Amino acid sequence: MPAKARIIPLKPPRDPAATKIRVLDAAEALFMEHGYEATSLRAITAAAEANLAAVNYHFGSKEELFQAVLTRRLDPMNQARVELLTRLEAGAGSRPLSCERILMALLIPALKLARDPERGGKDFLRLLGRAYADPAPFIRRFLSEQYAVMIARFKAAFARALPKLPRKELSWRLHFIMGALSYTLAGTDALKLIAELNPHESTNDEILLRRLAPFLLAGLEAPLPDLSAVTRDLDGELGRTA
Amino acid sequence: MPAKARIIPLKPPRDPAATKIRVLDAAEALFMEHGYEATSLRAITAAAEANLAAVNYHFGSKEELFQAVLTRRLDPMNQARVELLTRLEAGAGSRPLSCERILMALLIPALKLARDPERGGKDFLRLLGRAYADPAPFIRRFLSEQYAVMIARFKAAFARALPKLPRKELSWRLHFIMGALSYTLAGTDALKLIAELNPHESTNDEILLRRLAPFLLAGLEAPLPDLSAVTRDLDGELGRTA
DNA sequence: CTTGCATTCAAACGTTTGTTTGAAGCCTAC
DNA sequence: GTAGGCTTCAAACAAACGTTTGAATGCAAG
Repeated sequence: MPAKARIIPLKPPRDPAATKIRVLDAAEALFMEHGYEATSLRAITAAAEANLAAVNYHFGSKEELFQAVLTRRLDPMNQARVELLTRLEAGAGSRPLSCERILMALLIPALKLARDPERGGKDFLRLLGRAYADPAPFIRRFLSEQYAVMIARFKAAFARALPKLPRKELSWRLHFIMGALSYTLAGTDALKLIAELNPHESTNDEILLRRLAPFLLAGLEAPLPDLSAVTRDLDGELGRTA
Repeated sequence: MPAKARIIPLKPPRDPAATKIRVLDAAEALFMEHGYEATSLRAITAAAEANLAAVNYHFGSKEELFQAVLTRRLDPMNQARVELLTRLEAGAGSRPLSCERILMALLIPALKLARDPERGGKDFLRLLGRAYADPAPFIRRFLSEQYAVMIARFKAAFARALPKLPRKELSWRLHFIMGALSYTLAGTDALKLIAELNPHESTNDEILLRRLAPFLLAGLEAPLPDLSAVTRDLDGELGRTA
């Protein structure tokens, strides 16, 4: 191949995929505000100052656009979680990592994403929390694929930190943790639904996670449920109720 | 007014609001399966074997139908929660109620609803969990109104049981609890998302709540977050990350 | 200049949406 | 029987939906 005098193009690549990014940004904002079904491609392309056909041209379909919106932030976040966990484990040497630190590896990347001044950030986590509850098959399939390796990785880490906790119990508690986390992050006005919190720090996700972490940590390390005893008590109340 | 010989109608009232109930049932099932936006009135009326116009005739609009679907189960459940709490408090006399019992008053009516063999039941709780994450203004407005008194009532009860816990912290923890609860109940295939749980008991909501209760209880009684200490540790990891 | 490729655009595609309409049906009460 | 109020029905409404099309446009290489 002759060494062609490859002159550096004076013109910068103009706007490679500029409209593609504009569409992604607009879609992210609108999906988060109204949800997937309630957001039309016309609204998205209008907000992005792009042509209606741009979505189908660049992404193929509305579903693929939604997946692209999620992947853009979700993939790096989950990757950061695994990387942080790996780093912490390496730092701990042969000693098992504490639950608290494992939990931090799970929460900190989410916090960093929420803090990201770049467009999206906090709003994206709301979108994510909402996607968690979406019954659309393609969304569920996509999310379970995105989360599979990350969850498995953390489950193994927690299992080492909590050797006495049965695996099944751990699976449930991890499920509860993801639930409280995604629900909390998804909270639109849900916060006001529960209580009037001081408005000044309501947008401060760092404080939120610092409150959430001890809550989850305590739940994770809770004593095993004494099923029979709890059941008897519970049924007693149920009997009086029924 | 002359005492008219009011003969007991031989014919039973035929079908008073029969189609109305059929529409409610069909709407509940379809809303739960596909979500609010993705469910069309045509699909609902077809499943209910009713005319398309029946929805607008009986309920006024699709939004009002959705609220009717939620109210039918939600209202009795929240009422049962408050009544059970009141009964437990009365039984405890002057002594403050334990956190565990207050928590049970919150969970048991949800469990009973999930157990209800009547159409709906478990499926409805999934619909409810999903509605929690829906950004539609009329849904959020409706839910916050439905929950306001119940939440306030339980917050006061928890405040008595946990006098040392600052009110703001309690508000957050109640929020986390409602999050884990609604997310867990909303779990469609979300369970499979986290872990492969044994398929036999996966539909047993009673076991689910017996696992959830200790988790939430521990979180509720968790030590106060040592904000400064946690922060320093957290920022240390963040520093290494960034 | 011309060719070729990637992108943008306006317009239209065929469905599907929630809602409305006015007539038909049914049962009760007079 | 006949009037009158609910309820049901088929049909149509305008609007909005996601997607497709084919021509125009801009830019780089031959």
